[in-house]
Amino acid sequence: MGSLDQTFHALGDETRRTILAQLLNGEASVSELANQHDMTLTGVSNHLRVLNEAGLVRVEKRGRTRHCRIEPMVLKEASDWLDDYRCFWVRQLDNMAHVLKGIDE
Amino acid sequence: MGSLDQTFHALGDETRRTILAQLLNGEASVSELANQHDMTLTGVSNHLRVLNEAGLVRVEKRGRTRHCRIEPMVLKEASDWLDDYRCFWVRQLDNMAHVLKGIDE
DNA sequence: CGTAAAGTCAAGTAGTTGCTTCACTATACG
DNA sequence: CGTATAGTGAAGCAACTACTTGACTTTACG
Repeated sequence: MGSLDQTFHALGDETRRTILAQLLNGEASVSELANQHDMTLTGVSNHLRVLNEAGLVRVEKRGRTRHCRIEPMVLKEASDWLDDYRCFWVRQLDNMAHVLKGIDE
Repeated sequence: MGSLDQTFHALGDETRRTILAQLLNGEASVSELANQHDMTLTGVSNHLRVLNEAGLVRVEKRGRTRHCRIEPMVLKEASDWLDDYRCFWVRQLDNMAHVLKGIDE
């Protein structure tokens, strides 16, 4: 379902990241999500489609409202990909710590 | 320098992720990077500009060649952002483990 | 000097994105 | 029934993306 291309593309938009942050507090309807964005309901619906197709958000129809919630495994895949680069910044932070220690003495 | 928008946008392209993966093995020139992509040198150069402006790659001119290397702190920022969602997939994995345990017994 | 290599810059192009408006469907409520 | 609410779908538009070609600059080497 969600390729890394789709995942990172979906995350590369402030509105979509804000939507995910809203969903940290639990599920929400499309209208509830849209209320906090200076944008049309259709605009938010488009963003939700991107998030859904990337596998980041699941939408469930209940009556006439859609309830959205985070689907975390694709986020985990992105995090796992970034882990391959962790050694680089750990080393950089170690170097900084070393320099700071030198200053302290 | 690199906003999350720029970071995730830069990561949302397979060619650019491959370039980063190439740089895991140490620094490389633009031509060396381009050799492994079915693309013009100019094309790869464009991708490197995106990575550079996002703060993901640092380019240093030495003689007539440019040497590129990973600049990891922006990757760390992206990883830190994803950490806010970690609890979601940990919970999901716990549930899966619980189900599997139930099957074993 | 002349020529080749490494790479950027500018311009063009086909496709994509983000957003809107308008029309529409489906559910709820009086 | 009629009307309001929740949301999608289609079409349109300005801006951006990924990529190319061709001209150019800078460095290296004989």
